[in-house]
Amino acid sequence: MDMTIVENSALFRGIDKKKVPELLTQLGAYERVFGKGEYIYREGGRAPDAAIVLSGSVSIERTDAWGTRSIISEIKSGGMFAEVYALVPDEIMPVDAAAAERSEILFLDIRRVPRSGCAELTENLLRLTAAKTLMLSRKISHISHRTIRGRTLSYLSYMSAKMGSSCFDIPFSRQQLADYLGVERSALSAELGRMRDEGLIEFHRNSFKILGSEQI
Amino acid sequence: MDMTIVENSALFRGIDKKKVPELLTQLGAYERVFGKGEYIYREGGRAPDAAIVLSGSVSIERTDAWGTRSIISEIKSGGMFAEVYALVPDEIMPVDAAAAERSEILFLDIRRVPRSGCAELTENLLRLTAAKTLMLSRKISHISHRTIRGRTLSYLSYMSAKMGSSCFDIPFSRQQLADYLGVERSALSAELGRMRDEGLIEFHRNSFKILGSEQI
DNA sequence: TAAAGTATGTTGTTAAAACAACAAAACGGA
DNA sequence: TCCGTTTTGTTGTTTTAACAACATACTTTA
Repeated sequence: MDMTIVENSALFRGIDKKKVPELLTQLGAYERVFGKGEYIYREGGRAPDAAIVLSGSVSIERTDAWGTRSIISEIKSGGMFAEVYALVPDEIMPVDAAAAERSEILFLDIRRVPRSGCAELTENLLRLTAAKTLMLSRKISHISHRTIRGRTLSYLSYMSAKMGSSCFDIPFSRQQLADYLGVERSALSAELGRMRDEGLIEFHRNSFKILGSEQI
Repeated sequence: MDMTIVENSALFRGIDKKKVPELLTQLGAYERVFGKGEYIYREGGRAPDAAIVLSGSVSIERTDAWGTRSIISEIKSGGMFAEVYALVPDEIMPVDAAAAERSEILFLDIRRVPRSGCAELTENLLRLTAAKTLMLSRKISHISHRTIRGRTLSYLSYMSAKMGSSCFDIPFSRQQLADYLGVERSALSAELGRMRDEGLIEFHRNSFKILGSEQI
């Protein structure tokens, strides 16, 4: 097992490397290899353990009621998934987790973390989970706006506040931003164009500038 | 201080009542009274402590870029707020928290929980935060559908699966469901009517029935 | 640097939701 | 049970986004 992947994972980061093997034992850790396309967790089933990707990558997917399959996210080496489902008893997975290629997965009984005696580990898990909650509330605050303009301004205002400047770059391509905001890419481009025409914003590709009362 | 409120709060539930006062001390707990309309936390500021409502009620509100003020949620006696913001360092509040009436608030340095030595307390906090994450992802999975029909079917399918029956009651009025799904109430009613005409569902007020392949 | 591929912008058409206004049904006291 | 209130349903109009098709700009690499 590649211990550096575990040691540098978000869950174990900052923890004394000498303690890690003992912690893994306490958490009932075990490793399994999955072939390409093999399911790690299935929609409708339970996820009793958190999973860390040691090598390869995992695709989180969903099949909707009409049979359309869509990829929700891609977990790469070092990434963790299913931890929130494992933390809440009786919670059913709403998605599939499948190996996108041959992958080594480390499973952990994450509910044992608070009794592991390692406060740093607990703090990491708590902070990770809380940060995920904040990420999701933020997304909801953006997509709760009904118009493309509303959603876009909500996102751009947040980015501007986060960067502490009216000029900033966004980490999304147009297509990614459209997906994130839940709108059509071309409609987003069109709306951005209109907002520029009306003097609300300036932009070029990923660089944006919000023009407030005091445009330079 | 009304200890029964604290003992029955989601954070302290199931914990030996005799341990609670000592835990409160360890968490640096202190109480403050807020008059009606007084701000407990302000948008743009930090929330260093989690807050439990001992009496009265707290309104979580937001003012958008156009000055419109809207109430996001109402925290009643026994409820907790700001805990996820307190858990993530340097995170800025995107909302205001204001006393809706005269209220007694208990503040806790929630980041000390993992070092409190009380594993049950840590488990409660972790489970609460994880459950919140799941609630938000679920909402996102509903409102990510672009049409009212898509959102509605996503929600009704989830409720049906959760209740384990094609017949179930929902905990929302039409207006509340419309708000939750981010759509217009009248448009939601119209869409529900169309879905009934097409034989997809039956409903009366809060009672719904999903008609699959095998309708009785 | 020329060509191919990818990302972004633009426009017209179609589909859907918001909005508004009202009708009907359910509910809650007097 | 009657009346006032609230909730839900219905319909027509307006607004907005999705969609499709294409133009332009940027990137990559042969």
